[in-house]
Amino acid sequence: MSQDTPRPDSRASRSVTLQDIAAHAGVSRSTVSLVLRESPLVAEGTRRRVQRSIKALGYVYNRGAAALRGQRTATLGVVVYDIANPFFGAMVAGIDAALNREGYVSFLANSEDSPARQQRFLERMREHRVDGILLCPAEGTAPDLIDTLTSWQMPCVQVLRHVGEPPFDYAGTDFRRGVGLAIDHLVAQGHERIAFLGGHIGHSATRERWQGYREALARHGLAYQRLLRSDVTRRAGFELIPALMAESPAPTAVLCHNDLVAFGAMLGLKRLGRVPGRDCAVIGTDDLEEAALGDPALTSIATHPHAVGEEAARLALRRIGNPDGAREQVVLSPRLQVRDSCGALSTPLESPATTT
Amino acid sequence: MSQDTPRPDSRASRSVTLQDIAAHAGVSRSTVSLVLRESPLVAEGTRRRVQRSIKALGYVYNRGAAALRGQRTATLGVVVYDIANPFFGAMVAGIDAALNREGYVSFLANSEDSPARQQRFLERMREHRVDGILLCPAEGTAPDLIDTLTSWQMPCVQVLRHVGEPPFDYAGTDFRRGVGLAIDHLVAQGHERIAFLGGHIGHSATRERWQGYREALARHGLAYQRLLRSDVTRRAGFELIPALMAESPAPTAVLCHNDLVAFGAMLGLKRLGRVPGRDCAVIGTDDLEEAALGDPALTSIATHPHAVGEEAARLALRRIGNPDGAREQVVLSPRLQVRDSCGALSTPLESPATTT
DNA sequence: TCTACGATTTGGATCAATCCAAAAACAAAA
DNA sequence: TTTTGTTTTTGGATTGATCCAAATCGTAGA
Repeated sequence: MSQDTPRPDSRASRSVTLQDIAAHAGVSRSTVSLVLRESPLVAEGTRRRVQRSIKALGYVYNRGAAALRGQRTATLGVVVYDIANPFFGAMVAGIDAALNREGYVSFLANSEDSPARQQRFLERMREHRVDGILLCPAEGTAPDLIDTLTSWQMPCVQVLRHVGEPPFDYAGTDFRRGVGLAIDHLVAQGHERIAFLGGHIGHSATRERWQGYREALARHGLAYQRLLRSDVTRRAGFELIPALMAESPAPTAVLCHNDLVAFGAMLGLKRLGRVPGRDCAVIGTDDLEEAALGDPALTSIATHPHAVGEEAARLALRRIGNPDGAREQVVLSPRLQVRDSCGALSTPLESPATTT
Repeated sequence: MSQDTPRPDSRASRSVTLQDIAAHAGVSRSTVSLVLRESPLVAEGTRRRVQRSIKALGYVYNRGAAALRGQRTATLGVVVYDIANPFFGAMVAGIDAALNREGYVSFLANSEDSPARQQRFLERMREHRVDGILLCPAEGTAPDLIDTLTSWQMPCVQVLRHVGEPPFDYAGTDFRRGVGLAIDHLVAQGHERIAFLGGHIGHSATRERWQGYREALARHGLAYQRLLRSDVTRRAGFELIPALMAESPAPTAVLCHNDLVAFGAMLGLKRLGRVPGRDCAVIGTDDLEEAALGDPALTSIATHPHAVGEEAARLALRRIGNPDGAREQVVLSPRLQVRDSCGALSTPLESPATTT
């Protein structure tokens, strides 16, 4: 038994382990482990010797095994509801950038706004023992989902939308304020009839926008109020316009749930023979890269997806490091990016948005 | 020692393990394991009993531990070079859809077209013991990267671009054919001077487009050839146009590396006071959702990102199941989506693209 | 009743790391 | 030289599942 080291060299390509490194460097398994984790305990000479052995044997760290004994997997779950939306592309890039600095990797899943799919993904990520989750809750998510995650002892940061009762961790944009900025601007231009297009009451991000809309109207003492709920797609924006413009009185400006709706609305106006920005002002939300294009260039409430992603990821890392710390809400301030579609600028064509 | 079961109940919330289920159901660890893996070996009655215990104790499968002993992690690495590009959003959604069916989860990383970042990500994914990798190689990737991955015994499917020598696994679009289709169409419209805008020679996807361009010109016996290399951004398209249109003779049509370049080119034409689709035809590549918008709507070579993603993921799963099987190339056929920017249609405005 | 055989079930070894209490090595003070 | 006190290093236990050869259970056939 102990007569000979049980070398299973018959097996093809057994992977190099800590044990092998230890033997090669003439130290113990534990010491090698300490070197790998950059512990200050090991003496400088030993460290160098071990590192040479690691290189020499072509060792590959096994994070799975480490995670089994330790408590970190250096892994984060990200669940969004529409990865094909350019907004989320930018946001995921931001998440990726923040995680990367800390050596974390992210699992990405796309719920397609289905709570059932979302639930499956969350369970799967739990099985993978992710250290935490970034969740953009699907529309119709049960409010107690956050309690469930808490009972799982799973750190969770909600992003852009939130469900359940505070306190919870959240990163997003101040939609209410953003809508306020846009309306202030329109009012300053002389608009008095401003409609709001798009959104379902199913989640917080819509409620916040609507609240901002009503508050701003009240603040300016405007009587006209027109709020049309709908999907938040180009098509929805396109299809809402004809009926809306046929009303009497018709609005002179439309504020849209996001840029996609705004693009659709501009298309709808053109179809009616009206010029967006002259005959009717249009403002979107998100300030996607393509907002600067189009004819006219779209004025939009910039919600900074990349920054939101970064903040969310950073918050998640903080929470993982300190699970019982006070919950945080990171709410970024939006900025109104004025272009031509609200009739404020005279420049007929501007250069494309500056690239990142 | 063996006098009493070593219950470490002093520790707060030790997680439920196979052992606990086994005790609760009155069977062995092994049997529970078989139930979890849906083995046909276990008797129906036993299976039900065990499943009840699993529910009762709130057991969570530990995939990390399973991966350590077994050989699958049910995990795939995905490395793209620009997740903020809407094309990749759609592609990632396709990957996600295909993986999800098989219970796989994906790690996503964004190389930002940097080979160094890409290398770090690949190493990290290797440490996480992903079962395979989907790689959209960064520009400037060393051709021997694929050999390295092979020496790691890491199944790898290249997507959209490829480096190294065949045979390799690859999923993408037939860019050469796509460009051919577009030129056929333009020639049928009477165009004789067709320029190609954008791309760097750094990767296969550009070479294939250029090859398609030259071949198609030759096929139609056209003498005019103008190929401008550049970044593949809106800005690049925008900035190339003035000089190009000032040439004598100027092209009557421009074919663009992707839709972003095409959007920029259209903007550039407008800046010069020309109407895209009337004064100069513009065709893009990818057929992003926003191609249907804009003024005029953009004619584009549809490269079906969602389908490419799905095919790539499926191929990866096949390769994981059969590492030594013959390498495969899945090359989808593009389709020319004719709209207004090439001057072929009379419809001034069309409905937005049908939603998915 | 005994044997054989297929259908189930099982315990011990294993995967590759970390944790932790204790040992060893070394230096400085008594 | 012994004692004390730091640094470093170590081996055994542990993590939670799978693998595999062997044991057990039923039951049909001799």
